[in-house]
Amino acid sequence: MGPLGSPNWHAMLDGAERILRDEGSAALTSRRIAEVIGVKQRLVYYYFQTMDDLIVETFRRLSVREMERLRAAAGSKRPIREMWNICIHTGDAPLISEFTALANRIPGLRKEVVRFIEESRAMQVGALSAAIKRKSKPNKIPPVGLALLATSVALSLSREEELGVNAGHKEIVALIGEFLSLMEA
Amino acid sequence: MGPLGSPNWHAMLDGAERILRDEGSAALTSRRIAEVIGVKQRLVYYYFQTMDDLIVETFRRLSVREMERLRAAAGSKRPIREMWNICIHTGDAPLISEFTALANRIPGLRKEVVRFIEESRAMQVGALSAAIKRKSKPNKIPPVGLALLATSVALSLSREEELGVNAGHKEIVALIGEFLSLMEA
DNA sequence: GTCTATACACCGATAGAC
DNA sequence: GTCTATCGGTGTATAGAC
Repeated sequence: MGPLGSPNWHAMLDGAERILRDEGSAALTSRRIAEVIGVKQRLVYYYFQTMDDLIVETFRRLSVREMERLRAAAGSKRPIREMWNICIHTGDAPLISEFTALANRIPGLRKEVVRFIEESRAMQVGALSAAIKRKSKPNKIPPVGLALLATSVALSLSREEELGVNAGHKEIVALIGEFLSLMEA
Repeated sequence: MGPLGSPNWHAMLDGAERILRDEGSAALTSRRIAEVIGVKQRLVYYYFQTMDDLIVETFRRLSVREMERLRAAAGSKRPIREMWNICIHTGDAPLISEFTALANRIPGLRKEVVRFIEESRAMQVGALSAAIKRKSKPNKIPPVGLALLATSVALSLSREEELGVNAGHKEIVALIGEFLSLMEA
């Protein structure tokens, strides 16, 4: 087994990510990855025991990076606005769609996805709670509800924008903008 | 080419739907469909020119049914509540995830998905506008924004429930419940 | 309409040389 | 660590008999 974190290891995950985003899970094969990064197919199985392992590792690396971005946002001057920007600009919608579909079929991936949702939501709740506490008027919707709401909306906005649908988008973006200004005031 | 709407035609779409929901798009092959409905593989290509055609047709049939349910809800006694119930109980989350991912790879499917989103949103906007007009106090969020919000949240609730995540769910369900009561009062 | 049979490509995974 | 070579299986799609 090849070493975790080595250049080839990263190159393979880079390739997997790119293929998944640009061509979909049906094209994510060991042969295609090898072709994309310029090695032979056999080498993929030197670094990963199965294709499922490789997929899980691809998501894990991505989710670690995403959590780091969220953590940085939490420590910034305007935590909620920064977090919203991350949510709305997070990776491509097609890539997320692929992982979402695959999570229902690959148990290891499912576990990682669940963990990411729970951890990122907890971090958002922390930031929202702190922001609300600073305000005089208490909020009607509890922080955990706001976090779920924001995540849901951000996901739909990205996915629909990718498809070319935009009914209601500017209305919701304006609403979020108002809320953010209110929280920062 | 076999006749559209014939028993075999429907059986094949039934099989495709079931395979997509239970086993994922990777398992959705002409051989598997034939096996599931008890015919020979060759027959699938008598009814559908390509597998992509079959997938598009599967979604189309599903979306037509969904639009009929929405139309029925629109003409019911409590249109918005009925529509919300449809949104929240609409098909399985895994099935929707599969179509969402496939829509980025199959142009014909993408077109159908876009059409469905736009038509269903328009119908929800109609119901919401009518309900708001009956109220004395005007709403802060415009109908099209509410429709997008509801669809986004319903999708996330279904998907996360399927995964076993429920942080913030009861808070949001309570919020929607309040809104519905307010609109019906 | 439904079938048998098959062409041809690609898949995951492994054996074993260097 | 990286390679060549290969096994057994499965995929889409088509030819053509009945």
